[in-house]
Amino acid sequence: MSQKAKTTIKDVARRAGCGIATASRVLNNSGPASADVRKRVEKAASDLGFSFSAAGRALQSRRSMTVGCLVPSLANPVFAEAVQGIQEVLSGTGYQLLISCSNYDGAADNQAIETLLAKDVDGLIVTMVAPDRSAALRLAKARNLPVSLMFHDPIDGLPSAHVDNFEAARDVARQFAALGHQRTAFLSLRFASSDRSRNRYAGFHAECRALGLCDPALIELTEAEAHTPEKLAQILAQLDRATAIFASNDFLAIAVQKAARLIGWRVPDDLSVVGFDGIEIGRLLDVPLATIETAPEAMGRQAAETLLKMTQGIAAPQTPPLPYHFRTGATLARPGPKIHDDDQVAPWPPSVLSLKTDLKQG
Amino acid sequence: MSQKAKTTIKDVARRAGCGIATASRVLNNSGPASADVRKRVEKAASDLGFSFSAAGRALQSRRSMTVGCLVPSLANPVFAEAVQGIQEVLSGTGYQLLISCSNYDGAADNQAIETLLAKDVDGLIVTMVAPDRSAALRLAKARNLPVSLMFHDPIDGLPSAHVDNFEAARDVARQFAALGHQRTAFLSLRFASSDRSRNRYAGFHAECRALGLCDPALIELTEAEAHTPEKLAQILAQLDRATAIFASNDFLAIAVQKAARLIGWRVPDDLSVVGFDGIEIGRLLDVPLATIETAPEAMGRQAAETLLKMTQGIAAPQTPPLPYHFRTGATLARPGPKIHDDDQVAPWPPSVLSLKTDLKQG
DNA sequence: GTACCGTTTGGAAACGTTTCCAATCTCAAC
DNA sequence: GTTGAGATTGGAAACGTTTCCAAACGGTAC
Repeated sequence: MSQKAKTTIKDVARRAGCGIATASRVLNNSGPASADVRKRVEKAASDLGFSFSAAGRALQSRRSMTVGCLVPSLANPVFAEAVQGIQEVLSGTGYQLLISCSNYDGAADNQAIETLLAKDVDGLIVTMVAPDRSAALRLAKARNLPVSLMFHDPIDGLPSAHVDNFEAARDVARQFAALGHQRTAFLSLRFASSDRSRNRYAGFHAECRALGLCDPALIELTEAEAHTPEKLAQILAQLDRATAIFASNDFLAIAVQKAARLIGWRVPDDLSVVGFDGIEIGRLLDVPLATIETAPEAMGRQAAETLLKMTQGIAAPQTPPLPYHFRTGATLARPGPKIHDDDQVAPWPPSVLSLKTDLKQG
Repeated sequence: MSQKAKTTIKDVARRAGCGIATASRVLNNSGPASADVRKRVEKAASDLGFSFSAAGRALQSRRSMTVGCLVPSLANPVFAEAVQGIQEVLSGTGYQLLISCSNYDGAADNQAIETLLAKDVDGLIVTMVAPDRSAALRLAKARNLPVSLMFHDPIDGLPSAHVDNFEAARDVARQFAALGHQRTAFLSLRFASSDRSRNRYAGFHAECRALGLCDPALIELTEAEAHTPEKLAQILAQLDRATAIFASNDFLAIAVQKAARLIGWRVPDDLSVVGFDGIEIGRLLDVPLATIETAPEAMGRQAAETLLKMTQGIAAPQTPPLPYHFRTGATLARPGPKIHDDDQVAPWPPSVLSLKTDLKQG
């Protein structure tokens, strides 16, 4: 029953009564062959159920026809959708996708790229903690391996499929300002390991300042806090003078609303909330979520297309940032009565819980 | 600048002044070597930044150290999380994950497996449209390749990491019945290409009947209908005598609520809604979603663990279905006044929109 | 000094391809 | 019947490993 022995091109050649070289030429359509032998080889191949060995090919051609992809986590739908986009572009090109997750760990990160390199990938599509500081990524560049980033601002000459987080965040500040909010906060997960969050905060902060709002409070949540409404509610309670919160992703924005309900705040009357990413569920909610709408799948597609060009030797074109769109929603309104008895601007933020990393210069 | 030439073990051997075989033994710790030569080889390798060529290794050892994974789509968080689970188990084992998406297409499906096989994967983790009818999957079995399923009921002797959709769906029927619902409907996407949906419907149907409820109406939605609340609302309106809807996933359950609002129905007063999957956002909603909670990540982990065992030659243990859990929520209540002026049971369902595939036998 | 045993060592084959190049074949023109 | 051009063909090398096996070496016991 164990029909283990894979059939090789040698078997095909023998059965067709020709040389290996000829069989190879026929099967690849890569050289001359008489109609006669051509037919024999094709028959033999199909009789034997022959298929090429990727290993043999890779060794000989020095191309693995494989693209490596590193993302922080597939449990985050944003990255999952991006990978789906990559898939769509790659499928049909003959390239296969080798995938790896870092779980937001800056060391695992680098290690994963090394592993991918060792697999002889023909290209790399990467979102990592600190692409500018990755030794493995530098090595890839030194080897002239095509590399395409996702979600990051372009770095180091590497093309990146991304949205301009800084600019998008400024939009949010403008929306808050237009409605009359003064005191705001920025909520984020893993501030230290996400340049996206940092850029969003930087843009938000810069625009708040430019528009004369108080500097936003910066709150970095632990995983546990984000997923436990009660804990999140405690944190929110300490921000009782904030009237508007910018959450660095939609999931957080939804969690914030739950937490707000727990301490008796109404959204948007007592607290306005804006998210980031634009996941579809946000639109379907009872109280539709205001957010920055992005297109992660398009990012994946763009990154893959850029990479394909590079593998063909076409110089990596730096693509402009992808468009984003402020989607308004019922979570956004003028500041309500919660603070209306206090019209004098007090020192703020009351407590910056943590700010572990330098911010991008606005 | 183009330091293209990858260093091979031959380079290392030359620099260390020893034979290739010796270098290989040292680097793999696979045989004897004097302390002296060992040190020289290690130094040479690190000086040269040597790393093994996966292609060479794969060719010689006939193992690619690669696992292929096929899922319908990564845009569905359920599958994305499962893949994340696989990743977690695989990382550190030396195996890499080659990923492929079928987009719910039963032909692409089979094709994708063939491609994966051609890549010489050492194992396969699969969720597909019709695993029992896939020629490529049969081929894999014939080649003695370890195969592990996800989400499917075990088929054909292949182990599968799954939940018992049939049983879980019966739970939902019981909940509806306990609250006094009589007329229900089952909403699904891609009924034809998802045995999960079919099994859920079958279980739901069987238990409704067993408990004396009306047979549930079966509604298969197109992608467009599911994502356009207005269209969904029209469909819902035709079901105006249903008091409870079982949606075959949480996204759909949330969309149904939006659609219900559009036609002035309140949830749960006018309509009870139960989902499936148990995505976390459901818990955080203003009206927490009643649903069957499952653990896709655990399914991925289990599938990967089973596969690893098989690659080690351990006989594939058929694992029992993973646990699920009925999570109640505010979308579930006794039937409200919408039908209270009609206490005589009329023929039902009024319109079964489509039922394209045989149902699993209850 | 010789014989023997155990430890290290490296040459060479094999894995499945592709491709270079020389050999063979076909056929027309002389 | 030769010759040469052009079309086919297949042997062999190369890709980077691992591993078999025989050779070389180091030391001990006689």
